[in-house]
Amino acid sequence: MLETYLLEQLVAVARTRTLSAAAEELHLSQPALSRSMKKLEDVIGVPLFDRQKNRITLNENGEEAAILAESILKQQNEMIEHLRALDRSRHTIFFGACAPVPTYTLPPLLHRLYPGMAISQDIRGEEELLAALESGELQLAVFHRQPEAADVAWVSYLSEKLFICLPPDNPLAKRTEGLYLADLGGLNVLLYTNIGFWYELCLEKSPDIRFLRQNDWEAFDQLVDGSNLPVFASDYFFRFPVPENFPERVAIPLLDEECSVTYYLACRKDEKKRFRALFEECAKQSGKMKVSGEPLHPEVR
Amino acid sequence: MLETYLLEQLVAVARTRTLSAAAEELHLSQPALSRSMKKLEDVIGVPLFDRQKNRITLNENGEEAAILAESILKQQNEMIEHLRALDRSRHTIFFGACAPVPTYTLPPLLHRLYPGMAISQDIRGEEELLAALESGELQLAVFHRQPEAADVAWVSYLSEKLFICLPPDNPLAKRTEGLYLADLGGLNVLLYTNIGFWYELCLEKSPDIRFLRQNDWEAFDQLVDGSNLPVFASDYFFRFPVPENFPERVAIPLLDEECSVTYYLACRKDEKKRFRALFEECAKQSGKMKVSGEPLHPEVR
DNA sequence: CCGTATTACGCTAGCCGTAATGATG
DNA sequence: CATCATTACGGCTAGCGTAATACGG
Repeated sequence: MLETYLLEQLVAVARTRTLSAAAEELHLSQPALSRSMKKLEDVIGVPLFDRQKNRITLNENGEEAAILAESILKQQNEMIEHLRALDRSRHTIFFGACAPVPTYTLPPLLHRLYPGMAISQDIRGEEELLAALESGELQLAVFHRQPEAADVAWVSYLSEKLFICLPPDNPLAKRTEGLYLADLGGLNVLLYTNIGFWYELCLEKSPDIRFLRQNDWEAFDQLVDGSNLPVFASDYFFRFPVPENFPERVAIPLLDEECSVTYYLACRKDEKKRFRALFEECAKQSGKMKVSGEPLHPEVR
Repeated sequence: MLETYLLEQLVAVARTRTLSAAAEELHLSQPALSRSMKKLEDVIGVPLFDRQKNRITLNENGEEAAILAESILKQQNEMIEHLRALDRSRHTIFFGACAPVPTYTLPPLLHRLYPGMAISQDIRGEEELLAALESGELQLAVFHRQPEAADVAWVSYLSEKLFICLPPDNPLAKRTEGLYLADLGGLNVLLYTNIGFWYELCLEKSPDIRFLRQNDWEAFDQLVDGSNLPVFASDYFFRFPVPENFPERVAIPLLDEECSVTYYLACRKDEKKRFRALFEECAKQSGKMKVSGEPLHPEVR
């Protein structure tokens, strides 16, 4: 049988052009390599070398063999890589979302329902999400519109409302009944992280908003504390209030209908069974939310 | 290292779905196979099987691995086949000719000039010859026209004249000065072997000639002896007379100009060096032929 | 002489088989 | 209890290293 170690040794010889150099590279003795090459010729059944007394050279067969051997070794390595990647993916749930909030809420749920699974997540545009879901790159995706694709199953998941937190001395802060995105033109707004589809939405409704994005929590907090810049916020933060969130600011709801969204959690239909428990849990939570009525009005100090 | 025997064992397990069946197929004990599969998982670094106490099944990784393993084994076998073919071709001169006579004359010459080389030959159409020569499938080809291709070198080789041998009582046998192919319409003509381009030529000039082809020498001789059927012949047979060739018949030369041909021996220009000796020998023989003047007029008893 | 390939010889790692054990239907 | 997988143990093959040999620039 044509064993792999023979191929590996052959390509080393082909690269170094001498047995001794190849032997050193392979951490092998010269005699061992000499024998291996004889054995390889024996297994393949054709001479691969021209042998002078003191020198060994690949002949035409050998040159060709070395090329083919390299390709086989490459294929073997790819096999190993591929299988390792496959196995990793079998122990990882890959999900993507169109906005940050689902990336906060989904992982705890997934950890509870699928203990031991790793979770990999990111934020992407909706078209990209759908393509990745259908290709299998993602197992789960969260949209803010019902995904329309024949091979995709979904359940409504969360709802979220966007707020703008303004310093009390800002004239707009008086409008506690609510504002429209269009009213925010010209504002510099602080943002933590990538906010997904919200960004396009804001830009569409109020093209001259300027975002100051900050990915580091600590730096972001310092900016919030040390400035009176407006900050976008979500009812998500008010439902689970974190003390000292957005101090010295007034939270004003945004009244555009696009600023109240429902999220939809989706998977490929062929994985419906796998995520049955998750979907049921989401339906339950979604139901509870509906029962509890309108999102809480935020408390702000 | 991912050794070949492990891959071979994996595909056997994948095919038979149980270790014991695979072990039997591989002429191996079950424990050995059990260990091998463990080792394989160890080498690749991912589990390939679901193990119940009494049953082992390929998991998703394993199914994929088996497919990849099969492909690698296939590539290895192709490597061996390819190298054996390459080596054979290095010890064989492949030539093709458009007619039988060069296949009689060339092998002795090749054996003399390239001792130890095997010779493989066949008769083909000219276009096919040229394609095979250019692709490297053939190293040498004999045409009856000068081959016109930029990457082909050639030398004029032999000349041959076609004769028709008729029974003396055939009315055409009186025309000892010669006949045209067109005169032979309606004749049944005996043939030994595939005559290459001559066949198309005869058909073109005299569409209703009927060929009785016989590939066995002995049977052919019996037919010649036991019938008075006309037989095609070539001055080649008269130059090196074989006693009792075409007994009881009269050889009449064919006067169509296409019935006197010169052959051209060709190789790819990149192999010119390898066949230099051969080409020189051919040029010498060709020159001698020219010096000796017209082909001998055949003697027929 | 030093570098390189091959031959000779003994060692050992690793692969295999037999036997025994455990689990399942 | 027949079948299948795993574990335990001992044997042996085959690949390895060391040492010695041979050849060449």
